[in-house]
Amino acid sequence: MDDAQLKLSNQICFPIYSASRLITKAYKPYLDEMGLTYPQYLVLMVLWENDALSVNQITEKLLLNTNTLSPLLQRMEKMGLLQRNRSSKDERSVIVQLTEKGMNLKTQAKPIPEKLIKILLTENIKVSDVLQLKEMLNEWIKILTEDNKNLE
Amino acid sequence: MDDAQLKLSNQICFPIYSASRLITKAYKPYLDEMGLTYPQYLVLMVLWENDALSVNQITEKLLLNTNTLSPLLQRMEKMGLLQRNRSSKDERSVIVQLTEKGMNLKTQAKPIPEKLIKILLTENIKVSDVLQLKEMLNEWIKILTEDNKNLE
DNA sequence: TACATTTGTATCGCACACGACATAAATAAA
DNA sequence: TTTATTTATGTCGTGTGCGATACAAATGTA
Repeated sequence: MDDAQLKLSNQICFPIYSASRLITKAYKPYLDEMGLTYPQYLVLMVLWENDALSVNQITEKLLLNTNTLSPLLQRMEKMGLLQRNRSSKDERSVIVQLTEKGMNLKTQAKPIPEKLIKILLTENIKVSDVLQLKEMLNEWIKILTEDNKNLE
Repeated sequence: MDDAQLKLSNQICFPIYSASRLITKAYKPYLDEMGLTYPQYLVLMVLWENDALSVNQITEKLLLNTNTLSPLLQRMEKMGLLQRNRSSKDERSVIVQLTEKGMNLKTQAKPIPEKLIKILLTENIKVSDVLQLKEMLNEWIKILTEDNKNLE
């Protein structure tokens, strides 16, 4: 493997890291209007799609651990966006459900994805490029989450 | 009109966010051996390439703000990896330089990029794909950092 | 049934990120 | 030469991320 290839990981990992932070920042003005952070917005998205989910089910969808999600959900409950209740079937499990307030934010959030896409699509970057990028990232996500499982 | 755009699976930003976290996690076992975090590793990389840089020059290279970098550099100074000194030419400026210890880590860090690239190159993902992805991300980074400047 | 293991969630400590703000040095303007 | 503005860095508060660990409920096993 030559020198150029060796530097490849630096050339790709750093841009992913930076782009991720900058994209989150690009969401901010729109999310600020709703008083949300990006991870909170992600939680709302999975709950808009699913009436009720256990904490564990949310960790699987967002690829976040409970030690990140638990405090996050607690903050969102305090904000009145959702409710957390122990499952009666399995007392270990906590079921998360949106409140009226959490559900209503969906309408307000609707135009956000389009605004972001408008920022990210340019003369040089077409929809097809974005779809290809998404496939690559999903392949990596698959590899890297399976890697983690192997360590356990 | 349906809510297709609000579905997690249709988003491009979420895979970038997840991939970024998972890639940082993939670095962890290698960086742990050196007692480094990923952002600390990034700081070292720019200092291995440049003998002495002001805090401001590092923020420009890593796209991080001083309120992130200052504490990070303080921790690294405490670890004995670098030194921070006020510039005599401009007393506002702080010049950052690696110590012997910081410079020596370069040898130990050398095999890391290869290990990462071996994880990220698969049957479905070739070097050419990665290079194309890099171009896209850099285009986005350019757009999003210029966006920020416009807000100021 | 008694005990060990697994599972689901949460707490703790540390290290980012970043907006808002503070401060001192340098520079520009009046 | 004052005064205003800009520049470089830093502090503070809040919200993630995550490894290590705790703990109770559920499940498996002898």
